[in-house]
Amino acid sequence: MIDLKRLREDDAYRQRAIAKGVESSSVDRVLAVDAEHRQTLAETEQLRAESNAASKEIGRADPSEREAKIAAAGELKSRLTEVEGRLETSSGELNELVLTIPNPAHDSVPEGGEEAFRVETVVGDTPEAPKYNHGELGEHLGIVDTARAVRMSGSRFAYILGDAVRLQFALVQWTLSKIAAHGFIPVVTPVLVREEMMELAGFFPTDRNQVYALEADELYLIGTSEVALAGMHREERIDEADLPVRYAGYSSCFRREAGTYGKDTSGLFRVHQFDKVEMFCYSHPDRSWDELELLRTIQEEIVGGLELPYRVITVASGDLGAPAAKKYDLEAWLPSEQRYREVTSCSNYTDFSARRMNSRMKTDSGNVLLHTLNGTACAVGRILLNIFENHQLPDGSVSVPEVLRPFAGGLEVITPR
RNA sequence: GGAGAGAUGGCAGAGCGGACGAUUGCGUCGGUCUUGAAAACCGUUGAACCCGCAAGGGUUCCGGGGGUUCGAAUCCCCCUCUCUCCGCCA
Repeated sequence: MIDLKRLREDDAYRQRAIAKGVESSSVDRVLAVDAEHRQTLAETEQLRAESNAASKEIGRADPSEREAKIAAAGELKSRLTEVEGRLETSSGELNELVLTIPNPAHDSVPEGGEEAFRVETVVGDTPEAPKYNHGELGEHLGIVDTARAVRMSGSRFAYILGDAVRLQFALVQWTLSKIAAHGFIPVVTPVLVREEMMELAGFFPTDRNQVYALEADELYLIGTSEVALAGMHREERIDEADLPVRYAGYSSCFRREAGTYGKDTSGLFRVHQFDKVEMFCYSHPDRSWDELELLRTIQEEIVGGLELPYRVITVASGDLGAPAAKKYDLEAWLPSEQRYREVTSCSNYTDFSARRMNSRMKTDSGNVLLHTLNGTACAVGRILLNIFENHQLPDGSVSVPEVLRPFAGGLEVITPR
C-alpha cells in the first residue's frame, strides 16, 4: 500500500509512481478523494468531540436537567450520523483507489516494459542443446513421470521419483545450509491460509485466478511461502536491535497457471505444484537496499555453486509488479531452448507491504514501518530441470553437481533405472 | 464432531451502562540512597490517524465486525481464536 501522505506531499515520489505505468489522472483522482476524505474526517471528529462532551455532561447533570440535555444530545447525534455516512463513503472509495497506486520504482531501475531490462552479469558458457530436453530426460531416466500423474491429477502434475527425489532433498539441504550462514531461520509454513492473509499479502484481488481455493473451508493454497512469511509479524513491533530478521520458508507451492495453455507443457518447468525454499527479510528501512544486494549475492552463490550458466537482470519499471521497488531476476541458460529462463528473483518491497501488515520497528523516536524483501533461494523443480540439461552427459545420464554429492548420499551420476 | 468456559495495556489481573484509555501488581525506564549492586522509596511507562512550523489540540482503539443507547470494556447478534472434558486421529 502506497504512502498517501508522501504521495500528496512529494512530487518526485508521485512522478515515479506514474512512471511505473499508472495513469496520472488516477493519481489525481486519489489525491482529490483523499482531500475530500480528510475534510470530512475533520468535520466528523469535531462533531464527535461535541457529542462526547454532551454525553459526559448528562452523566454529571442533575436528574431534573437530564431530559433536556438528552434531547439536545439527540440532535447532535443525528447530525453526526449524517456526517459519518459521508465519511464511510469517502474512506471506502479512498481505500479502493489507494490499492491501484503501485510502489514507485527505485532510481536505479530502467524505465520501460518487459524488454527494457538491464543485464547486470553473465556467468558461464552457454552449451549446445543436449541429447534430451529436460522433459524427455526425466522420462528416459525414469525419474519424472508425467503421463501417470496426468492420468491421476490432470495436466501440469508430475511424479518425481528415485534419484530425482534424492537430488531434491540434497538441494533443499544444501540450500538451507548455505543460507543458514547468513542468519536465515528455516521455517516450514502453513500452505493453507485465510482469504484475509491473501489480501494483506497483496495476492488478492489481483492474482485471485492463480490461486486454488478450498471452498468448503474458505481456505486458499499458497503459491509461495512468501504469503505465510509476510504475515508472520503482522501488527507487531520488532526491536531495532533485532533487525534484520531473516526467514527461509520451505513449502509446497500451488499455482493454477490459468491462461498459460500450451506454454511450457513439457516436464517440470511450469507445474501446478512444486517445492521451494524462499527467503524473506524484515529489514531496517535504511538498510533494505544492501539487503537486496545480499539476496542477489546468495542467489548467485546458489545457482553458480550448482555450476549452472546464468545471467542477472534488473527488471524494468513497467514489468515490476505493484509492490516491488526493484527486482532482480536470475535466469539460467536452458540449453534445449537456447535461451535464458527465470529460476529465481528477488525484490525489495520497501514499506509497501509492511504498511498494510502494520509491521514496524521499535525505536526511541517512535515506531516506523519496516522494509520487507523476498527472494527465491531454490525453486526445486526449475533447478532440477536445469541440472538435467546443463549436467547431461553425452550418453543421456546426468552428473550430480559436486556440492550436492555429500547431501545425496554420495550419488555421482544418475543413470536410467 | 459433541458439551462447557473465556479473550482487557509487555505480562498477570480488576472493572460488567455514565469523570474508564481503563484500579492494582509485576516488569520497563529515570531518580534518591550506595564505592558499586541489591533492597527500599519516589516518579515514569500503549498505539494509529487528523489539524499544526511548533507548542499543542482532537478522534479512534478493551480479540474482529455489526447493533441498542444521549452515552458501551460493560447489554444484544455474527465471526475468529484459546482453554477444559468427551470422541476420533499421524
